[in-house]
Amino acid sequence: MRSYASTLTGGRADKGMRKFVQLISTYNLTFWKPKFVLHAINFNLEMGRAPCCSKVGLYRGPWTTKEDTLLINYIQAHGEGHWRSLPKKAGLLRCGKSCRLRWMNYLRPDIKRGNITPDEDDLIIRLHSLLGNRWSLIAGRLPGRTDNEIKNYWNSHLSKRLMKNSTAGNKSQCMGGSAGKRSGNKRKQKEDSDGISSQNGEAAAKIKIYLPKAMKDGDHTMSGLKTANNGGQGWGSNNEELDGLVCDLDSSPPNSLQNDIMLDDIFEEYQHLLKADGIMDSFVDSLLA
DNA sequence: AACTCGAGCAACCGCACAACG
DNA sequence: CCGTTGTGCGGTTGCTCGAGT
Repeated sequence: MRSYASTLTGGRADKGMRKFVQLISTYNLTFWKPKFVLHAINFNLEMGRAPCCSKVGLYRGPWTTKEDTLLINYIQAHGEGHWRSLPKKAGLLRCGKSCRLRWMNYLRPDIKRGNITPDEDDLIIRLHSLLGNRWSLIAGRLPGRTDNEIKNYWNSHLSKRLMKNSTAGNKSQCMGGSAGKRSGNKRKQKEDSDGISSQNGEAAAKIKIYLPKAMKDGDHTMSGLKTANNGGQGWGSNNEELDGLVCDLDSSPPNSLQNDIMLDDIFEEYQHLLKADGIMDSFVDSLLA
């Protein structure tokens, strides 16, 4: 379903590739021989439906430091919202959705980058056992964490680990799907078949903590963002105006005792709610209220 | 050194719903 | 009430990189 530009680049093209794809798109250079280009173009034409961000000339893929700066500056000056018109006003060649995603997941000053702590890990597992794949709700209970981050963490770490545990013996019933208020919609409730079980915190006993990867391409923000929380090197030398944000992030080490206590408190609060109501739906409703 | 493979994760997609006129 | 627009969300994709062979 992706546009051919996205298909080509996988959404992570470097600047050169992006430019190249743009040219192909703009000038309809279907005579271009490389097989993957023709395949991609055919793919796009056959799909019929234009993607939401199909405007020719809009960038896709990784954000550059320059784009990040533009976005941050604009939001700091005008605030969030009006994502559709924001790119144009901010001077970005991105679709509004892309801007929103970038801001929500990476540029917001309150984002906490870095490893998921064992306590967060444990809380995610417990909340997921209650809420299912409702990542935004789970993220809302983990200060500084985004739904995307938690979703990725779950898919790449926790689900496998829990699956391993459950196949080892105690495969308890899945509670995830039942909690979803959107259970009637078209979205696949994949957790229903995932065998996700309500494991206790023991699953988190042996946790492999991953350091954020440093991206090779210095032009991309990732390197700066990721190292910001690790080595405290900020946004990179060409991005001094962003240092303030990074300082805020650095000032709250994810492993602090205070943070651990807060996470425990959050979960305790949920348990109380659960006991009070006795019904899972009531609990979920209380979160939604 | 070259190659393969899998993990990790940023970013995109489409759908659902809310807000608005 | 209805159509349009904007926003939020969960699922999915595919690139990058490191480990293994």
